[in-house]
Amino acid sequence: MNIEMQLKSKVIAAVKELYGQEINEKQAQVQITRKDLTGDFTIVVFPLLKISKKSPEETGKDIGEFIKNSEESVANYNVVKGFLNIELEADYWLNLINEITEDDDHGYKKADENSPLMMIEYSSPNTNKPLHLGHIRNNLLGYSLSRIAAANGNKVVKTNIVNDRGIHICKSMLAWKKWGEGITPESSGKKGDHLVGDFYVKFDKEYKTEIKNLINEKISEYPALKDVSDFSAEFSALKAKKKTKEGHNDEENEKFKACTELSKYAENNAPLILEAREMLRKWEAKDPEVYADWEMMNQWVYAGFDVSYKKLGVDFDKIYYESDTYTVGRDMVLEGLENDLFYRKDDGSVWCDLSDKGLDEKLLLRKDGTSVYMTQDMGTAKLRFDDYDIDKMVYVVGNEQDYHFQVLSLLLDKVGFKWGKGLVHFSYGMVELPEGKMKSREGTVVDADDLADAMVNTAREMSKELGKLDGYTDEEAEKIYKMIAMGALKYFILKVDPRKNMTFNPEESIDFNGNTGPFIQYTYARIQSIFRKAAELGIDVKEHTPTNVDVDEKENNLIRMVANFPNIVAEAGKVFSPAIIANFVYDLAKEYNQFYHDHPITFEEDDDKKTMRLVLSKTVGKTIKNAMWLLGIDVPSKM
RNA sequence: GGUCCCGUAGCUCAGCUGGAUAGAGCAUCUCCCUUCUAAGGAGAGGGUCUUAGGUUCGAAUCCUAACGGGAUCACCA
Repeated sequence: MNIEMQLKSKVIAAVKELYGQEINEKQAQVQITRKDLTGDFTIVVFPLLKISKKSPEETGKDIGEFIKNSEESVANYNVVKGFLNIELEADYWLNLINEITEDDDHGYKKADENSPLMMIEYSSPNTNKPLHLGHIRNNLLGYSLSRIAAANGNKVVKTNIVNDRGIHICKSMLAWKKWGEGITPESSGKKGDHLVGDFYVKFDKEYKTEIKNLINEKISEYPALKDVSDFSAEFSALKAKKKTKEGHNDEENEKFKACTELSKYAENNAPLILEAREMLRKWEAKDPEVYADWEMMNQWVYAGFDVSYKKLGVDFDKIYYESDTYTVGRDMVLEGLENDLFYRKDDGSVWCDLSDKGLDEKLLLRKDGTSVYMTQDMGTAKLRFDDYDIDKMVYVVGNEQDYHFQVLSLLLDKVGFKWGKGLVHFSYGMVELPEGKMKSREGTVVDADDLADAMVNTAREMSKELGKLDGYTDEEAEKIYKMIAMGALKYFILKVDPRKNMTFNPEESIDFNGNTGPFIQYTYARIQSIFRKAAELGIDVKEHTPTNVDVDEKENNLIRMVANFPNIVAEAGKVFSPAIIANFVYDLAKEYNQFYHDHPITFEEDDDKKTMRLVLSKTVGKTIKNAMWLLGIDVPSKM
């Protein structure tokens, strides 16, 4: 039982003893005392006034006195404005530091064979385009969450589902076939995922042209649109007007309906999309030629992804491919159809009615029998639960898919999987550019590789300018540049509350000063430097600190923060938030730098004090390292 | 239109299981390297916490409504 819990139970005991009433844990509020006030923990007495029928001051004194007399580690107390501040014995914190210094895994709980197994899915790329900044957020969150989960005593399996089939893949393939002239990553010198992505963009461009032509061809068949000269302008104007308070009048409504219909017709009947659909059918029928092209192009993409993943420092324990799982999903749907869970429409498509849950009908198989996204996810889920004894399944997927996962959970439950309801959709916000959303098809994305490379270049320039790594070999220095660059990028992404959308301005480069990854890495390197200096001076660095030294406010703050780290890890695990770790480790580094600025360490003349500061520095360094590990960020011993 | 998310300093974000004077960084303006790493430290200016009600001893935090922004409701994934 930690000290906080002990104090809480003392408050409950005190109220019972003094005022003869039972209170619950919620009424016994114990919080960490504000930094600028005297004390270690604060008890809020306001909720207790009705029971005590005394003033806040008197109530605080009553309870303070009781706790002081009954709890050994409490030295004193004070009451300020109805807040009871508890002061612990001077050596309490130093004893705690001596415990922490022995534990290299400070803050981590270990898993054993009885620990729950948590599977975390993240990344989930499509093999028709390279990774962009949105994927970076996904990957970094997923990787960090898996470490946080592990540090909270879970067995963790990191998994990736590669969306390697579907109409979007066929689009890239078709464009490559038509316009690629046999180009390959080798012949072009281009990374495979980027090459394939280029053809995805090319497809979209040509497809849009076809849609436009088709609309012009057919527009005369729609009487409501006979006066319309510029279809797309008219359609967007109507869409915009629909959103206004005013809305559409009857004529506009007619027009809007016609526009929607015509636009849908063109999208579904453009020759390119028909060809792509045909290709998908052939692929599902394992047509040898289509299949061979598909395998070849996917290999290009995988080779590209491997490079990107390595750059980001993420990895997986088990990778699933949709080309393996979609048939499983289809079988599940067909089985559900036999059991009357789903139904078939006249055109042959298969649906599930979720209107009793307040949702719509959901398509599960197209009229041509091919699978959709939902079908695949059902199959993937089944395979995973067959493969592993999963206690908790977590999907790291953007919040634009909230609806999808709501449906998936209901569907899995419906087909009889007891874990269906327990799925966790870790829904994170989008990364937006100042001008709005990123769109792969339109090429308005921040490419993952480009961004990572730019970061390394900046780190290299900065380091060279500062001359910090003089004397290192190029190879060693390069390793540190990468570490710093990735530290900056990862911290930048992870410090933001994952649920919220975040803005990234490509014009303003990611900072290396202030509230950043390199600031924290720097603090760690600085601590290591102290120990190099200590060795140089021949100081015998002891394992433990004497517990009878005076500790000033800064030192005390640091100790309390380090001691609080396990609570932070638990909290981050509970709410799935690397941001909590990130903000904690920043505060810790900042506090340490302030301490460092005006406290001599190796030069301290009082030996006991010197030892205390060295031991304290060591535990701070260890805590920084452990916290950064949870974010997937490495820390250098020199920078 | 239905459902969901968001609105805190010029900008990017913390703080939100109600608690003491709302915090950082960036940007702007000062100051500090003949003691351990200046990617650091100290200071100044900058806020009706979108608005209006409500609950409460106490509201940035909880509730309701409005306003503003975003997502989603596809035979795309």
